[in-house]
Amino acid sequence: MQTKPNAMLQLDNQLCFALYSTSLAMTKVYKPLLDELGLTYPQYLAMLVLWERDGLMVSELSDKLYLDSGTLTPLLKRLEASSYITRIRALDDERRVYVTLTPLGRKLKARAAKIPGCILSASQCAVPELKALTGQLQSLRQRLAA
Amino acid sequence: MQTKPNAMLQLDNQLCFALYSTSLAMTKVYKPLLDELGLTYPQYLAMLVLWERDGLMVSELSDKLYLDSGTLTPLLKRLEASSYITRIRALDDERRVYVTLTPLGRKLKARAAKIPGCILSASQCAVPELKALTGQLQSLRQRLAA
DNA sequence: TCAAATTACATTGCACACAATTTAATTGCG
DNA sequence: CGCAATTAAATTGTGTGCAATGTAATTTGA
Repeated sequence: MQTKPNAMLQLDNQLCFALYSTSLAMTKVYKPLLDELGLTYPQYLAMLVLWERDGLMVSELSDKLYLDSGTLTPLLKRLEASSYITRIRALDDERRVYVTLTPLGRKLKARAAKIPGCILSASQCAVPELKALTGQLQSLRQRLAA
Repeated sequence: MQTKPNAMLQLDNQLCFALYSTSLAMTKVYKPLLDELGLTYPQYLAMLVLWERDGLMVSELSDKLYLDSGTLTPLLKRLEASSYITRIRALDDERRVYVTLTPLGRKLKARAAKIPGCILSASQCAVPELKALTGQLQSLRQRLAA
């Protein structure tokens, strides 16, 4: 039996809105924690990538974060202005810009280490439930991008 | 056994990033469908609310969408410029602005009716799975906001 | 070899998000 | 009653997101 057309246009039935509003709610939980580090939420995501693997090209960051250069270029310039990263154009191929953590940027990782625990606590989720949800979302993202 | 601190800072382990990137991916799927209607994604969410219940105050829209007046005021002005809504200040309490659909705005609902089906198809999800995920996200949103 | 295609970023313009502040109207309380 | 507190929107400033376009460097193919 098919859900009625009108019911499908109801806000609360829409996965899209649940995603959208929950993502914004998540950002708000991060805000005070990230303020202490002088990072915005997308800047924090970029730092997560760089803490895992330093010295990436902008395009590699773009692939990992699913953000384009129009978003990343100014974001990375701000991280550079905060002295967390450097942006260096490659000598052998001057189209490429490599993003590298500064010592200050590397040090920040230790201060960020407590954040996942704070978020876990705020989410009031059991770890397995949280992991399951993460997996479902990753799977959905993949299907939506296809 | 606790997950290692370093693993918790890995991008792919983070629910926050799964939420963030999946929400953006969802927006991209909506984009071509909404372009036909002359709506952006947040504007579409506002229209969903109004199609359910017309004549709401800005603050009521704010409560339903979890967006503040700084976001809604310009968004609603654009919907007004598109002739989908009118914004009328209440006579009995001039602080209030009531948002009402125009005939054109009401007509738009019929054209939007096909969208949920398109999204369902793009998500390649079974309806029960999708409903479950929606419920989990709503529950998480509630806990994060608490 | 060298012009066309491709690649990698950067720029521009528009539309959110939201904190902080402002403005205006209404309510509440001593 | 009168003034402080509250409420409802609007405004301002910063930082994304992304489409479209621009620019410069590199690669490719006839």
